Amino acid sequence: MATISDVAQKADVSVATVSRVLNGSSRVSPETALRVRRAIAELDYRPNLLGRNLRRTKSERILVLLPNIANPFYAEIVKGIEDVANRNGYSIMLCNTDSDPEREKKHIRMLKGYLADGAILMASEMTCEELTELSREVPIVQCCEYRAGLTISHVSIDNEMAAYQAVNHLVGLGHRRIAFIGARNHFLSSALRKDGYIRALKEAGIAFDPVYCGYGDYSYKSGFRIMKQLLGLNPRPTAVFCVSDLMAIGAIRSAMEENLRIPRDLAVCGFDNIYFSSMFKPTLTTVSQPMYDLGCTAMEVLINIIEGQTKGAAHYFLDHELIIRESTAK
Amino acid sequence: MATISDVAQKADVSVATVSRVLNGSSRVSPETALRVRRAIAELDYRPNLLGRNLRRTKSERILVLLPNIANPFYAEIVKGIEDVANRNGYSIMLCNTDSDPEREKKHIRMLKGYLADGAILMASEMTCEELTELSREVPIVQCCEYRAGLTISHVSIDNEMAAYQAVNHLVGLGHRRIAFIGARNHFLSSALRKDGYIRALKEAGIAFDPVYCGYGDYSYKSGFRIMKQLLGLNPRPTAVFCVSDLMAIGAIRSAMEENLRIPRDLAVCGFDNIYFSSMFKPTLTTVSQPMYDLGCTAMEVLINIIEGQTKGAAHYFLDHELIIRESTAK
DNA sequence: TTTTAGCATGTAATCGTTTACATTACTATT
DNA sequence: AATAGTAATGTAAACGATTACATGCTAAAA
Repeated sequence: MATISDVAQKADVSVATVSRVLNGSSRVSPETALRVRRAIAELDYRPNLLGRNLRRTKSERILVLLPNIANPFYAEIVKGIEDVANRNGYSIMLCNTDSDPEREKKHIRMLKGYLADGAILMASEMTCEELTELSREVPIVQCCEYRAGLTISHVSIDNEMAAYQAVNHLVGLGHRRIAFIGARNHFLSSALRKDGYIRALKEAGIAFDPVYCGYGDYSYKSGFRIMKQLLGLNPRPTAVFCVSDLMAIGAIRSAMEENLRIPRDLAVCGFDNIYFSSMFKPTLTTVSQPMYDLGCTAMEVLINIIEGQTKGAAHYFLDHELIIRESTAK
Repeated sequence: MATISDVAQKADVSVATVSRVLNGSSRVSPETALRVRRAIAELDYRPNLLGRNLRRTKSERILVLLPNIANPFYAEIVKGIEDVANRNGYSIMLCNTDSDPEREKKHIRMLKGYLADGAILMASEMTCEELTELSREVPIVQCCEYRAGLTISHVSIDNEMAAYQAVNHLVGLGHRRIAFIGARNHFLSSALRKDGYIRALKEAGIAFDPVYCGYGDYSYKSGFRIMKQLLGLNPRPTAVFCVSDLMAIGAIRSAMEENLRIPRDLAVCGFDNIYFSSMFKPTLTTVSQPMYDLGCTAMEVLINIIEGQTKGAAHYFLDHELIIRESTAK
């Protein structure tokens, strides 16, 4: 394929002039510019981005790390990230980590290899130390899941408050035996959502009972399985708060199999407001995270860091919203 | 950050020797190698991939273009692509096109800019001419959606046969008024699936009636809307074949709103077998595409092209499977 | 002892750009 | 007419790696 010097030769100018035409960095006479442009068109020349980026030590690319693109929750965030990135001249590289630290490290190596100018991490498996070290070398932003107390910017919702409001809604419907289906992992959001659950119970004068708590991995299957167990309790819960929509849907299917009516026999509340939660029958009450905005904000914050606007770490908490639908109707 | 010459200096050798240690390309004495490795560790040196790739004119990266990562159908394919890529030392760059030709072109520019060694295109919006020209410059493979008659490798299922079998299944259940919800686009699969629908009708001695056909965009909403119209017909269809699971789910919700029972009053068959189709109530009869394998195969084919094993175009048709569930139960 | 072979290593060109600096040819000012 | 200023363009040095070729050394072969 043609290089810049092929173009220069054809247009009978130096490579510098071609480069100037390419970048509009400095004045070139209209006639020369025309000649160069014609040569570019004739040769179908495209700048080699490796060469350009090497020279500029800038890749104009952002690495986006997420556990699983098949999760519609992340897909929506990615759209926000991508829109802001594109608007600012960046492209994004999406990488699945499958929650595998090795796989994640492999991708981080690209980042350190200057293939990206920065990264947005979602549900990273790295330790606090690894993260801190990485952030010293490369601009990074944590999105949704984050490690607290680090000097690394993050964007998320107020998970404790969101859970509190969701459970409070169940309390308001008159429920007293409210189960909790959480996530067994090291993420802060898991702990915070449980905190919110407990606070809502406490305020309503309901004793917290660990027997009514189960822990899964956000998946439909785990929600299904855990709900089965919870329904075996005596007395069984009359409501359940799940920390993901998929688990909530699993819980509903589980209850339906036991011939329970939703919401009459069991009220169910999810978390995330993924697209499917409104297609499902009964439609799902859930905490809506502003996924698109989370993505946009994360990207904006990252660009600020990359372009040197921001010094310290910034922490953003975006507004969530409790969406009440059929699964907890009166 | 440290460069190769920092390492060379620290280890008191030339950059060539450091490079040799890095690549194991040529023999280096054990003592020197050790010294170099120590220097690398001390400086936490990582090769600059831009420099390396520029020199090697190889990026070890694959561009994967898809319309929308939020579509779980593509997500599963991507996993296959990624697994094979990683196994062969490639990384993938996922890019959303949003079915926007401009956006797609922007990403293609990266490809031409040597930022990727090849690409897998899913549901590309490019014209046959553009595709053909691109394929002359860069290794590409079409996955799932493809343009027929081009000398560009592709991997997909036999869409005509799959649709034929699905509709045949409905015929076998005794249905005579079978509606069709297709897709209004230029993709070959749309035409082929309709062909299969028509062939099954014809074989069963049922006249094809365009009134029973609607066309959407694969989305839940379009399925919902079109089904509403079809149910307004008199006599209304007793079964419907949809070319996507999302449209099928939309159709079911639409029918439910009219107080129809699935499958007693209306049998529904989808296409794709996305994860949600088994969570949905009633569970969905659908054509299962081997998504993971489609991805794996596409990537294998692409690697063969990149590494110069393959000359001409190869066309792969993978096996599909009709999965019968509640939505068409007897 | 001299020649030869082979190993370890260094030197320098190269990949395709960008860009600081140098050069040239005008025009405007004195 | 001499000088300064400016616009257009060219020259060459980067960016950070890889690698063909050159070199120096040691040990085996003649």
